[in-house]
Amino acid sequence: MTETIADLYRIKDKFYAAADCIIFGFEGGRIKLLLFRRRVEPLKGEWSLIGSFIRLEEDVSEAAKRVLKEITGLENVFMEQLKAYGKANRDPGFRCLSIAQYALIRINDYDEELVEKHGAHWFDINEVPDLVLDHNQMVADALERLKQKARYQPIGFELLPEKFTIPQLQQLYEAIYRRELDSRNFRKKLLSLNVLIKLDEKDKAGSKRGAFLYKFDHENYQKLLKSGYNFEIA
Amino acid sequence: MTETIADLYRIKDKFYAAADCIIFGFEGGRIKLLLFRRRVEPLKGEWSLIGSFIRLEEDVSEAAKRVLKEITGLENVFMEQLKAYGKANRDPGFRCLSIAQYALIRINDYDEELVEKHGAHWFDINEVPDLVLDHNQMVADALERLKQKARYQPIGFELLPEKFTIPQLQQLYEAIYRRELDSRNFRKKLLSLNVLIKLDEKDKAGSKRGAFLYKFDHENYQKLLKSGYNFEIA
DNA sequence: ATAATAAATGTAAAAAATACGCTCATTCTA
DNA sequence: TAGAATGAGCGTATTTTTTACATTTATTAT
Repeated sequence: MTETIADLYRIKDKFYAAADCIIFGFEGGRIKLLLFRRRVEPLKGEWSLIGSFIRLEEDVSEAAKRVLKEITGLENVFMEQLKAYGKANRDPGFRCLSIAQYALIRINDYDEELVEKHGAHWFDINEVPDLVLDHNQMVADALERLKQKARYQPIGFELLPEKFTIPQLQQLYEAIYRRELDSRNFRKKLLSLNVLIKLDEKDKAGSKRGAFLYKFDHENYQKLLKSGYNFEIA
Repeated sequence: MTETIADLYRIKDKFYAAADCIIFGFEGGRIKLLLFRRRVEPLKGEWSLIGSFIRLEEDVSEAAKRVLKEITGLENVFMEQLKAYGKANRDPGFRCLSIAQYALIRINDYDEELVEKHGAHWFDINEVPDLVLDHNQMVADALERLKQKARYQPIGFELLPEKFTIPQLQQLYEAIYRRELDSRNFRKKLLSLNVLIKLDEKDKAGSKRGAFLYKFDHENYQKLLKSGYNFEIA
């Protein structure tokens, strides 16, 4: 083993705890990931997930919300714990447990200024650079979780604007599952679930004809859930 | 807020980290949970999951393995992280993060003496007593994970002996899903997956006629996985 | 010999998933 | 302003999967 600069920072006489956030967005048919440049040594300046040490008096989930708000200005977004990363040597500086949480955000809602101020940047999920520590693993695990979860719970909608078209929704699922879906079958399946409300507006960005906008029907979804519903989009 | 005895033990100037294990077994058609009486104040003597503080120099997963071995004598069992529990006030004694991991063990393999020595006891999953801290929540979450996971991955087999009968396997899935399955359809489905090896032996414990024993075909399962297989037992 | 017990098997009907081609509404341009 | 171009939207036939359901078989105990 060779001694590295990082070893100078080892403070391993106690546990530290960090909250790292995997922030997903969706734009232009692509899943995006929000990254920023690490502000502290070691590895200062490298691309990293957004994170923070957890304060002694705050819940882990609160820490994640705090970080998210600091960087993006967003509150009340979908966020769920992924898992804890606890290799003894995962951080060269500290004995630091990281609890990773992933967030799904409507990419146009975030505060662009705040993001820029923090040196953050949206990356296409297929072009994620090398990240510090085990953050690439976290991203991979979060993507896998998203893939699993989207199939049985309507979390995909968290990534779309309030109003969206069926082709947009299909693009999203294609991006999550990484495979093409048949548009006729997709539409049929989605509409049969009875959780979409058709609006009188059209979105003309995608085509000359324009596509009708829909909203997710939270209310009916809850009702259906209670009556033992099996939501599944495969 | 009233002052409790537990407050005397508050040492909240730093993070502690614990590994708690949700240990599942299966016997007599029922899912079982291994619990033991807590050895430290506060709440000494109460029923609790098996756990330990994590040592500064060990991986989180190692800590869980260590605990499991200490109590049951078992190594090399299926174990997977559930999630971290990180409410600031979850433990009245410390600011303690717990990383919960669940294990699936073949109930007859464990070292009975060791278990008794540690004051441990197997409970039917439907008769779990009140546990310390947030351990009941951990159990509920682990059960839910088991239910989800068993559907797409052959982890159920970890709970059965090496050799098992199809009726046993069905009982297990009925216990996990908490619903009855049609025996003809279950058998048909399982055999169609091509991951069971039929043996020449019978198990006569369950009936006069006896049921053929099977083994899980790990090798073929891996092959099938690689060729893009969709394992599903619903 | 016979009664009792759980194991093992097959088939028909219903439901869900898949494959696939044409028309429509609108905009752009010739 | 006619017509070409573009993605939206719809329907049906086929295949696959799931569900529902009843009888026979091997063995043990009486």
